[in-house]
Amino acid sequence: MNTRFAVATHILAYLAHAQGQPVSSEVLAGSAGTHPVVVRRLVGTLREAGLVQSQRGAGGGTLLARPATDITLLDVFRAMQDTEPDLFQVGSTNPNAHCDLGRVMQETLEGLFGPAIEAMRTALAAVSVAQVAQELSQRLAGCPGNPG
Amino acid sequence: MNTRFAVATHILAYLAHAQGQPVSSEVLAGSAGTHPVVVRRLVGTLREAGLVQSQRGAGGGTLLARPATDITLLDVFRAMQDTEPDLFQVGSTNPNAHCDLGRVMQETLEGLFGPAIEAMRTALAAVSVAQVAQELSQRLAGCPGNPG
DNA sequence: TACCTTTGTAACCGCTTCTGTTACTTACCA
DNA sequence: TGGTAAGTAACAGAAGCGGTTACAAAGGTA
Repeated sequence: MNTRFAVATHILAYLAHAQGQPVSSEVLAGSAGTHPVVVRRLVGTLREAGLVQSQRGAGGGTLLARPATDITLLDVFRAMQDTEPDLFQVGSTNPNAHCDLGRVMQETLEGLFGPAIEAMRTALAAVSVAQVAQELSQRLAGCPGNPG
Repeated sequence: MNTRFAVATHILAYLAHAQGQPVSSEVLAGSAGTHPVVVRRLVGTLREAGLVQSQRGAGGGTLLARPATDITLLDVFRAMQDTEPDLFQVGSTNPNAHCDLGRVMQETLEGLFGPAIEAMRTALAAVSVAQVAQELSQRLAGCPGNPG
């Protein structure tokens, strides 16, 4: 999930910089160092999550669906893990779920691992795409040819 | 990594319950619902991390390398992600690393994502294998046939 | 010593996931 | 009508993981 999350954030930060102007998948792919179709796939996921909008046809492209200050890294994180599975899925063979060691272990781990996930979510929710874009601008200050 | 982490914790909790008695990979595999070789592979990783010891030959098996109270879920987590890569590795094409958007994005994400990872680590470090084993025992109380 | 047990590992297969790519359809604008 | 660009299907290749078999190495026991 590393690359997908990184590229998705890359795209959103780029869009935040575009100030509402549609950006084509080709431009985004060139910036992120990948293929336009890969970008369109990721954009499709982000669109389903309500983070971006797309416009077809000439002059079309993708733009943020809401202000960059209202999109957090947690939104991106959630969008990237599509179905959000059970986090700990261990095969169960015992028909008596209450006494199946595998299932009890799963429940126990979920209970103990839950706070860790929650802590990470809280930290991710504290960072907005606007902050990412701003930090990028600062780091890229003085570098010609880059979007900023 | 879900299953590997879950099975590894399963193994450690079982060993904590064994009170220093070596447990064979066959027994562990039966409990975790997997294959003995898979267990031995995971145990190998845990051994490299210094969490368990192994004894060959008749009556051999695996046992904890230190008290269960001194092994945290963070230890298990770290052991399971072998090489601990750069977390955000995005291909860089620009020879000027300082001005390469991909690399700057990577650095920025690492800086912004770092606190989230750190928060999760802190939460994981707060849970010991002994706690997992104890909670398992409580949940399995009254269920015959299980190790407890 | 001979035998059995158990770990340690290599090797292979099958499955899943992801990336990269091509090709085609659909939609929008001039 | 034609060009542009998203949407999407389809395929190949790479990578990771679980399951399995097979075999070598080590350590007890008769």
